[in-house]
Amino acid sequence: MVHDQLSRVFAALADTTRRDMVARLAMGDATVGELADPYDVSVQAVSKHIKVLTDAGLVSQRRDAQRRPCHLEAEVFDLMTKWIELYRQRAQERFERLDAVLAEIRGNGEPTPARHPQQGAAS
Amino acid sequence: MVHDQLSRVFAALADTTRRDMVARLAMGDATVGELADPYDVSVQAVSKHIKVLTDAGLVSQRRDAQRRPCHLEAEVFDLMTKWIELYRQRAQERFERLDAVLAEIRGNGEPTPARHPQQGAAS
DNA sequence: TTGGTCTTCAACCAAGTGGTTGACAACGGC
DNA sequence: GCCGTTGTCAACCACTTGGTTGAAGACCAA
Repeated sequence: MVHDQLSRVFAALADTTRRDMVARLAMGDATVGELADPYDVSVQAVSKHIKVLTDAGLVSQRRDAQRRPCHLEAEVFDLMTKWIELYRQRAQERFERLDAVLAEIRGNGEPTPARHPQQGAAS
Repeated sequence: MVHDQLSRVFAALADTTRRDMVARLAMGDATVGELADPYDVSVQAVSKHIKVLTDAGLVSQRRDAQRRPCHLEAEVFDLMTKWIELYRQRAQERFERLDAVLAEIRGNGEPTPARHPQQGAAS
């Protein structure tokens, strides 16, 4: 039920196994078997993951005899990056405006309200 | 079953309604009701969407009497951007190396061979 | 042709997701 | 206190998803 490509791309990357595969493919093309090797799941499951990635436009496959080497398509990343940057920037601008307002308030002797940051982890 | 934050963030944005809400919040904080207004779904459904966004760390909520104004947290976007840039860059580099290889091959008048290297190739 | 390898397709299953409705908690206004 | 407003929680439903196994397609080698 995921109609647009942006949704498909985000959904495809919302899975650690698939992000792992993208990381692997960023180092060079690989066959389905090579991609399946590190994981404890069936080749069929990996084949399904690859289908999700190709449907999202993140991966393409060519033919090489029985093999179907996978290739990472870098362009689609731009789609995400553009979307993210659009709203990150706007939020950042608002954040900075807020900072300016707060500085002004501080200048008038008002206290500064608390802020709540986030922690992060990479995959 | 989405354990790490990066997965939660990608999953949260893999939905057009939630991306819409992020777009709305990028322009300024909004209450649950205000966020629900443009959509043809129940407030409860919107409340669930907001829960997904907050669990991903994309949104925070404060209290204001009965209202729970939502605020977009821009920092989490960096988590995504970093991940994306890491692999986009690698893929792009490989792409450019491949271009160089192809140019060289063209220079020698050789036909382009099929390649399915194991990782670390393209040297 | 026969057999082995690589990959996908089909059917199935448990768990997760996005939606619904109904109940209820929390708060301000009267 | 009582009512209206705002939002969440709980239970439920249809559909999707990530996994499985078994069968089959596509190809090479002998």
